[in-house]
Amino acid sequence: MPNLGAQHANLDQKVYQILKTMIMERKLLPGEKIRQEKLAQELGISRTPLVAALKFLEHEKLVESKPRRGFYVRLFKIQEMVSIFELREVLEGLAARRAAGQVTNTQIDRLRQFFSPFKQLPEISDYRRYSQEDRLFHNYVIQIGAKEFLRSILETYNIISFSYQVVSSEGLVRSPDETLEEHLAVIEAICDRDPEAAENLMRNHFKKSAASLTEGIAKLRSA
Amino acid sequence: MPNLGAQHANLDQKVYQILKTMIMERKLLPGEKIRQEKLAQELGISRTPLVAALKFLEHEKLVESKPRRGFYVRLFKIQEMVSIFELREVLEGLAARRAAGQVTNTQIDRLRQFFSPFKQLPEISDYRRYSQEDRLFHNYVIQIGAKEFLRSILETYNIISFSYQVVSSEGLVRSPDETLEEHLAVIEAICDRDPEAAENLMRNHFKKSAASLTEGIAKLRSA
DNA sequence: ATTATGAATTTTGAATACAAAATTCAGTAT
DNA sequence: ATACTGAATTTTGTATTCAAAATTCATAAT
Repeated sequence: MPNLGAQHANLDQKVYQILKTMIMERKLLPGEKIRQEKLAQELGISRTPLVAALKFLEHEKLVESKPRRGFYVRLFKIQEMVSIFELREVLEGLAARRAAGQVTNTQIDRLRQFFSPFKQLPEISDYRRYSQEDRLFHNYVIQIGAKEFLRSILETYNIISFSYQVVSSEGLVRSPDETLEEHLAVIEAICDRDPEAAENLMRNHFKKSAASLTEGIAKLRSA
Repeated sequence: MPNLGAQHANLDQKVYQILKTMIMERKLLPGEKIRQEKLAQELGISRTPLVAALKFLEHEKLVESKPRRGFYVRLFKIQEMVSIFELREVLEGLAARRAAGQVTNTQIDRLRQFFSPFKQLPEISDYRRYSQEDRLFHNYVIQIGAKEFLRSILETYNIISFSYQVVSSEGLVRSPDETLEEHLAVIEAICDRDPEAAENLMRNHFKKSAASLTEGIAKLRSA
């Protein structure tokens, strides 16, 4: 139970962050109804900023509002996760394109460091560590190439995408040995300042993951 | 001054619609501070649903909140309009791809009707009518191909895009004679159920418009 | 005349209050 | 036992209230 003092400028934002974390960490379960009075008391606030935060989350699709019924934690079907991969495909493709077009030398140095602990290894076994590097890498490309609108959209949908990983067994759609190459290729294209290549490689990377997810569904169905 | 009775289930949504219209119709001017008490009174409501609606609009970037300072109508720089075109390029490209993959025969019939009043003409002079058809066409592709996430993003950004047209002289970035062909090509690709072509053609369509906008800026600068 | 000071006013952020709607639950009829 | 009815309870949507922060405005100092 996080304690919220009065020391913050904007309670809304703080509450929003807390709720987001609670949802991603499965403290609030998908499908579950959010009891406003109860939750507000637990957080030591009134319903006003809580509802404001819930409205934010509604926009980010993490929560659903049924009029006169209340807010419910959103549940994502696998099919919806596939759509989100499709979205990320084109959006991060765009981010990669722009990144390649405006990357600085300092950023190139940083980019080249990504995945270096894994490059030497004959086989990658620490999935958790790789998955974390994966997330950091994607975020860094966004930081370089996406601003304003693109960035705010990606923030929203990547959160959903990542929060889903909590459910999936190892947190990855495909094995590191398969994706490492793709990641390195994207890095090279950006460092070469080749926007076309960067976009295409990033899109391919996602296309393969989406395909893999879809396959996974098919297998699940037949099993 | 629209009159809001108590007859609505959700005031938030109604107020949100009204505000959106007011912003797009320039009843609230970009940069202007929104006087909450005053506006709430004009609408005959309290600040609570007004603030809720403003938070919605903040998410859609039509309004900006400065903490402890209030809400301001957002002002878009031309550079930001270009970014929005870039966004629409990849997003509507995706919509077109998906549209081509799942279009029904009925929808094909409807699609082929778009722009037919303009096809015969040697030259298109009624810019307003063409601009309206343009908007309807893009919305229809979205209706066919985009659902859930993609649709909600496009709704947001197309609104900004269209609301900008109110400012620009004739409401179009390029002349109809230039874009008609492109529109028809996209229609054909979708009706042929060719996702790749549909996406590429749609993206090209936007790429050219973005380029044209950028050129416009350059000209403005040198003038 | 310009800048600085601080009191009066306005506005925001958040809690509280309250009527209307939804939900729960007990008691009754089938 | 099950389905129905309506009263009691809870929850939602909205208005109102209030303290703290920001803004305005008048006055005084340079």
